[in-house]
Amino acid sequence: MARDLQERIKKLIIDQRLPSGSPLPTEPELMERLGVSRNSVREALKALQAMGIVEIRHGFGTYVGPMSMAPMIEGLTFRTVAGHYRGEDSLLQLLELREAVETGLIARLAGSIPAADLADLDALVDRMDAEAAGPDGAVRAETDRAFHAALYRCLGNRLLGEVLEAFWDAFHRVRTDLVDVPQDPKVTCRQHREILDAVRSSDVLRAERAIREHFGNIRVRLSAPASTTVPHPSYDR
Amino acid sequence: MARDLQERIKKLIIDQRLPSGSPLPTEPELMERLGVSRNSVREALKALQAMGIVEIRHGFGTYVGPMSMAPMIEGLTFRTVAGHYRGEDSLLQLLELREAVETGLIARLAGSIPAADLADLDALVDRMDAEAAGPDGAVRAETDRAFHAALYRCLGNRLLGEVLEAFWDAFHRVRTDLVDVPQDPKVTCRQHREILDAVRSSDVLRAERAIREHFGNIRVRLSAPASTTVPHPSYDR
DNA sequence: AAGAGTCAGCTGCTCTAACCAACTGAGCTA
DNA sequence: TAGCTCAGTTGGTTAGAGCAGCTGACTCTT
Repeated sequence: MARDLQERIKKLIIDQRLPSGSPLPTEPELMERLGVSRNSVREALKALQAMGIVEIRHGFGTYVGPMSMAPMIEGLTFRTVAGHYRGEDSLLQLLELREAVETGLIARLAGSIPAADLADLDALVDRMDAEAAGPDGAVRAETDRAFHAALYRCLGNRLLGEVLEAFWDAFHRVRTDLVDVPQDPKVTCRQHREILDAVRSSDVLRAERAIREHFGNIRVRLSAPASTTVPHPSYDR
Repeated sequence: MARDLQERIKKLIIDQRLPSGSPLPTEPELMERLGVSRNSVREALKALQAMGIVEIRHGFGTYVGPMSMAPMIEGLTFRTVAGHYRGEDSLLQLLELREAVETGLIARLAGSIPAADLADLDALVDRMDAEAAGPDGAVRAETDRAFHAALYRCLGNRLLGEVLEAFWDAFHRVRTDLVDVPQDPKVTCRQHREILDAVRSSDVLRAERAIREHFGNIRVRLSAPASTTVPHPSYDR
């Protein structure tokens, strides 16, 4: 029945064509309209919130959610962390997934990427260089994220961008928490530059090779020090 | 605080290294251990259930979930349906996502796929032929799904398989419910056969082309009859 | 008259207490 | 021994009360 309740609320959103951000009926209203107690309404809304379908703001109201992939990040992160602790190569599997998607996309990109995006990517690689040469001696994670996001922006596929972002996010969170991956910032910079140059010169094969090399690099750094797993960092996220 | 509760339960699972299927404390136990009311415990569990982290069985107990991508299917399906109704090309975006992943994977497959899997794939394409020539004159969806699943099985990446399955599932559900896509079963069979043969002969480029052609075919059938959108099939799933 | 502070009213959040429904397993009956 | 019954456990649902965050109108001060 609780399952059914969620479906009825979803149906409400679909049938009324409510866009993201639209206000949903209040809890008392839903109680009456659906003929269930307040508690059941709340449990259904909580589940929908966990799926990103609904957004609840205390003292304000309930709204149609942004339909983002954020809940997927949560689930994926947890799954990867749990698998990692059980000795599975879940982090590597996540990396392979990212590699598959980006490899499959880069071909469509080479040659058709707008000049404006190329300029943004140039600026990002420059920033990477600066950060690598800076006081920390490492490329900031956010810069790497921005590069990969900017790369596929021109495809005009919102879902694609969000899924890639979700994968990146889950991967990064787990890597940061659990594994001490040695980084060579210069190599990182060089590889991103190579990807960018390949895409700029419309060289599909070179672009694919560059992407594979980039991920292959991460993969090696990931598998090699299998013993650097943090034993018990008291997972809290 | 509700957010915090979920995290504490997740932490419980992680810290105790509980594998999928392990029993979790009962609701009264969680009440006591976490110092909150039963209601709050239940709402947190509901949310975790929606994320696939926890599995609740009435009259039996609560267990660590299978960590499958099932909740992602729900979310993705809803998101795609909602987007479709709002006039977005969400179904096309989903298809592009599938195409990107499979295109990126096929290269790693060509040449390294075991003979046993090739045999399975042969049998599946044969079944497609039989179904196309059968009374329905159409390839069963389940057969198509099985083909794509069997294709990537040998990569030994559980996450990959599940994500692909999730994408396939969401796509198929939305397509079935919302859009009347004309099918030519013979073309479908031929394209799957081509993919299989290309992979068998270790011809990477041919395999990539075959995959792209397969998806390109679906894409065309999807974009062309933009007017066949079912106006209001009273979404219920 | 204009601004800031206050309060009433919405909203969602949490708790308590009770009963319903599904499942298990021990004990009883045939 | 085989099957049934019933008590105990677990999650599912309802009800009612009070708490907490936000909004907007009202009032008091300047």
